[in-house]
Formats: sequence, C-alpha cells, structure tokens
Amino acid sequence: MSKEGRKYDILYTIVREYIKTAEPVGSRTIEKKGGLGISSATIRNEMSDLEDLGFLIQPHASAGRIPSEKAYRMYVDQFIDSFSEQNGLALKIREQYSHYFAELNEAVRKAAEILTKITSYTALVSMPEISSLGVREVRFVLIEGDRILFIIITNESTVKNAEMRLSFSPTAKQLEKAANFLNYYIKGSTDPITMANFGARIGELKSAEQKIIAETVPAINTILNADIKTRVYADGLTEILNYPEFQDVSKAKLFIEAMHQQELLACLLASAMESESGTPVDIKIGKEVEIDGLTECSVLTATYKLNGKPLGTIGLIGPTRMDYSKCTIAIKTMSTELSRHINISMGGRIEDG
Amino acid sequence: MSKEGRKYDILYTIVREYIKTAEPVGSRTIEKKGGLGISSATIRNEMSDLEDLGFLIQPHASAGRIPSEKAYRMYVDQFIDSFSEQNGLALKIREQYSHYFAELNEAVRKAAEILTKITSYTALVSMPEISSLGVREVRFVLIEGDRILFIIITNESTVKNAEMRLSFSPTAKQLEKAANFLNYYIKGSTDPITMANFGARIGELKSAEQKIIAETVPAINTILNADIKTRVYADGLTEILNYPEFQDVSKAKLFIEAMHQQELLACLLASAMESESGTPVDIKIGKEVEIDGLTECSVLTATYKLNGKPLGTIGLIGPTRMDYSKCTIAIKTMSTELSRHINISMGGRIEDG
DNA sequence: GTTAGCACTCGATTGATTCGAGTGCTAACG
DNA sequence: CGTTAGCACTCGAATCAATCGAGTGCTAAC
Repeated sequence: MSKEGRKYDILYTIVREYIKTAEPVGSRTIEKKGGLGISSATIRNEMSDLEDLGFLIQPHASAGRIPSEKAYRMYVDQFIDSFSEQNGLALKIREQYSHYFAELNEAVRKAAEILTKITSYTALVSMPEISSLGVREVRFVLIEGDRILFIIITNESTVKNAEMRLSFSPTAKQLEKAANFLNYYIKGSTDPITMANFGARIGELKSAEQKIIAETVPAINTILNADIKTRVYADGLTEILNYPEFQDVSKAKLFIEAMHQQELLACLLASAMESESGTPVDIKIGKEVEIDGLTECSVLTATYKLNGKPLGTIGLIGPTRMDYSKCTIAIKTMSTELSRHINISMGGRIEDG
Repeated sequence: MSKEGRKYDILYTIVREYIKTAEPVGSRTIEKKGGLGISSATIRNEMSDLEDLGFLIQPHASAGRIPSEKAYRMYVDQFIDSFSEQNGLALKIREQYSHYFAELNEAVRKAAEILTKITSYTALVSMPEISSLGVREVRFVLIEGDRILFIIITNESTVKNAEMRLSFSPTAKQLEKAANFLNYYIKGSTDPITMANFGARIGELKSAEQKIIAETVPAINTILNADIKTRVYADGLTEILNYPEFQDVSKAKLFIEAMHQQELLACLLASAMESESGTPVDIKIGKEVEIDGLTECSVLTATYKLNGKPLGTIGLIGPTRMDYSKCTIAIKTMSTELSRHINISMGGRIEDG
C-alpha cells in the first residue's frame, strides 16, 4: 500500500463512517473501525493533510471531521463501478416489481414507489415524453361551435388531450376528414409535424379542412413540446424529514417546496438524461445539483429505455451524506427492470404495428 | 352586560388574542387589551371558572391560558355570521380571480392558489365529480386488436379516458355504431348508465355492437364512480411550516403525509359537502376533523355550485388556532366567485345544449 | 361583588462548572 | 524519517444552581 493510498483509505473510511452515523468522525474512531493498523496520531496527521487538500471539514476545533462535497465526489468516482449488491437488494426490487402494468405511466409510478420504499429516500421519475413515443393517431372531437378537443394517442397508448378554439365552426365531418388526412401522414412519426409534410396532397382537401389542419398542427406541436417539461412525479416526499440534517424546519420547507416545482425537477432529470455518458447511473452531489433548495442534497439518476431509446429518467434524492452504494445499485436495478417491463409489454406491440 | 356575558367576553378576548400571538394569555393582558374595564384579579376569577367549564387550558401552573377546542367551537358558532370583511379581502380575491378559464379544473385550481396566497394556510379543493356533471358524449377509439380506449366528455368539456380490453377484436365501424347508440341515450344524463336504459332498441344493433355496449358500460360506470374518490388537489402544503405549532418536524411530517392521502382528503371534503346545512361555510375544529395527522388542525369548507347544484368543495386547513374570521370570509367569497365563474362560462352552455 | 396586595409556582434564562471527545504539538523510538 | 505515545489545549455539550418574571390563587379590605 503506497503512502498516498493510505491517505485515501482514511478518507474513504471517514466517508463511509459519516454516511452511516451523520456524526463528525475522529481519529480514534478510524483507528478502531478502519482496520488500517496505524495509530490515531498518524491518522491525525493524515487527516490534517486531507483537510488542507479540501477533502475534510472540521465543524469546530474540538470536533471530528466531516467529508466535503469534493470528498464524496472522489469517493463516488472511485467506487461507483465496484458498488455491489447487499442483502439481496436487487432481488427485493425484482420481487416487488413482478406484476405487469397496462399503462406506461402506472409502471413508472410504481417504480418510484418501490425505490422510495427500498431506499428511504425521495424518488423522482419523469414520465415518458410523449413526443419521443411516436404519435399513433390524432382525433378531433367537436364540442360545440368553434370549440374542439383534440386527442393524441401514442404508440404506447398514452393519451393526451386539450381543448382549443378554431377560427370558425367546423362540422364533425370536416373534422373527421382532417383527422384522417393528418393520421395518414403522421402515423408513427416522432418528428414534429410541419405543413411541409403534406406536400401538394393538401390541395385535395376542401378549404375548411385545410384550415382545420393549419390551425391544429401548431397546437398539437405545442402540446407535444409542453409535455416534456411538466411530467415529473415524486414519491416519498417526507422521507427527508427522517434525516438529522433536515430537522430544521426551514430547511425541510425549502426541500419540500423545491419538490413541488415541476419545471425545476424536470430540468434536473432532463439534464441527467442528456449527460447520459458511459455510466448507467448519473450522480450529482451538493452544489452540482444547481437548484436553490437542494444545495445540501445529492441526486442519483438513470434513464429507462424502449428498444434502446431513452424514454425518461428515474432518480433518488437525499442528503449529500446519502448511501451512494445502496442507491446506485437500487437505481441501476430499477431502471433495468423498468426498461425490461416496458419492452416486454410495449416493445412487441410496436413491432407488430 | 350580564354577568355571564362578561365571562364569555373574556373568553372571546382570549381566543382572539391567542389566535394572534400563539402565546398563552394572562389576566393582565386581557385587562389591558380587552377593554372590559375590570381588574386583572376579577378576570383571574372568571378565567378560573372558564377553566372549570372546559373552555380554557393551562399549559402549566405559572403560564397564562389557551383556548380549548370547545372554546374555538363556541367562538365560531357565536360569531360566524358576524365575521366581517377586513382590509378589502373580498375585493382582493375578486381582483385576483378576474380572468376566465376554459377548463373547469383550471378554474378550481386557481381558486386554491388564491386562497393559499391570501390566507397563508393550505388550501384544498375537490374537483367536480365527473359523475355529477352529466356525460355529453362517449367515444371509442380502436387501439389495436381487442384493446380500445374510451373517452368520456362531460357537459363542461372535462375529459376522462381509460383503456380496456374487449372479449373480441371489434372493427372501427362497430365501435362507432356502438358509441352512437350509447350517445343517443345518455346525452346529458347524470344517472348511472344501465342496460335497462336502452330497452328494446338494443335489439336493432348487430350482436358485436351489443357486446361492445354490454362490456363497456360497466367500465364507464366504474370510471365515473372511481373519479369521485381521487380528485383532490392541495396548494400551499408548506404554509403550515410557518406556524409555531408545527416547528416540530415530526408533527410537520404527519401533516404533510396526511395531505398526500387523496382518499382521506376526499372523505374530508365529501363529508363537508353532505353536511351542507344552512351556513355556507362548514367548520371542523381539531378532533372533529377525525383524521390522524390532523388532530391539531381545523378545516373550513364551502361548496361551489353550477346552477345551484353542488359540484365540489373548496377548503382551508390550518392549526386550530387559525384565523377563523379571515378564513371564513375568504372561503365564502372564493366559493361564490368560483360558482359565478362556472355559471357564466359553463352554465349558458348547458342551457344551449 | 370587586380589587389591591402578596406569597407562591414554575418554566425560562443565565452563568459557572465540569466533562469529554478530539486536536495539534513535541519528544522519543525503531 | 516515518511513526507513535504523551500531554496540553480547545471548545461544544451537559449539568446545576441561581435568578427572573409572568402569572396564579388566596385573603382581606373596600
């Protein structure tokens, strides 16, 4: 063991111990629990060095030390690939997630529920972005006068509907014709719909029908895009209140308020989806989270997929001191399971169509 | 002023003072603030009586007194009709609620948002029960094979949809015929749909169409009923964390968890809707709430209506020490406004149809 | 019946003291 | 020269006594 190696063994021992106890760790604790065979005095010297290097923080002079965010980052980078299964965690997840779901959203929610139950941290999930699913069909329903309802059905049978007004009062027949025309061109497409898609063929329609299409297409695209931002679901909101770092009500309040800001959470999960590079589990620590109420939190995320294509993100959020090892395994297993479920129940369907 | 009257003047002064300060109220405070022109010694005697009567509680021997739930109850019963407008509260609500909403749900949510903002308490709203709105139309959409999607559109253009499987694979034409048949009979009805509605006329349909109807009607009724239980929305969840009685994290946790139990909240609001007797604002104090995490809370509710018929409930929830006067006015005004909005934007529509 | 006066209660605040976990430094050791 | 035993020192936490003061209840006088 190199001398430098020993220094970091001490650091990792402190990280693990602090994750467990939430109490500052002293040199004697490491002497006893670290199993490193060196005296507390030597450890003290190393700890002093680690503090100078920015890995440890001393809350006050006569206390032990706690890891800095830099320390968690190093710990995670070092060990993320070697975090291993404990207590049949993966098995437990598979057991609880054994039955099937007709609705995609339901499957995703259940995943959040299980994650929270298993880890005791707050779980976040982003629902599949409708725009990435492929539109199966658009329907128009005449409500009355110029008010219509349009319904978008995806390949996975997720349904989204919204009301709008046209510039005139169409007949049901006109709406049907327009819908049929649209459906012919957009079937299964995941691209935004543009008038250019239709080419000259649009000339075959009557003017009222053309008008319907011209007016609804932007609204449909708006819905498809708006959807990306708003579909986040959180489970186990109050778990955070069990941890000592959130006993202060004002901190708890900030956390819970942040958890109600759909847009922020959506950004958080979306950015994780983009940065999907190499490692299956993305970890943001403390200030890396870049959200006001969550500066003392960490977020672990992974994407779930359909036929290899990312659909959405699942995540866990807890104090920076959270159990990265357990959570990494849990998130990894859950995202795999969720993807598997979706592929079984939806994947075949797409190949049929 | 009768002698008994004086006793209760003292009680009400204590209630008002405690609502304002959250501190136990002593006899000297009342002497100064009550404006009753009697000495603290006399007040002490009366307070002692009020304690014996169960209206006051002494947290410990050398503290002032705080009102019991019985005291709040008496105070509210006594004054609910004379609670009056302060600081242009009603005006503020009307101002903030001045623009119109296409969607009923949106109007209701906005009402909750304003209630929370104006009162600083958590607002609860129950969405209109779809089953009470009247079904305008049912649509069936063929997804693939035996899987269909049915869409229920109410008179107010609220849309509800769900997926189901039939015992066979219908054609789009069959679905359309079945839907048309159904729509003819159920248009505008608020009653549950039964096969008996259709009488002999069902014989005119082909057997596949009859089958579709027989299989979808129960599913539609299930949706209509299930709906009642799940449509509650809360705004301002964390407001409660501002009040001293919820500085204890474990209490805050219970509260927030209770606020996530849709069924409980639905019951709470539903029971208020039923007990709608005389007074427009229903008030439940402390244990009267009968929900585990909310024993130290009070709930104020009022119903909103369409054409005089109750559609749903809006409510405010806060500590038992909450500002009943302000909240009563706020709830009353908001429910009137909400009803007015709904009647203007939806009411006419129904008369058209 | 009301009230002034007073002794009494008891939680909250203050301050002094102690305790102990933990550090940093120094000197000695292999 | 790295390691370690030893020790003085620091500083928050816990303990305890003293004091404070808001508020009560009782009594006696008005």
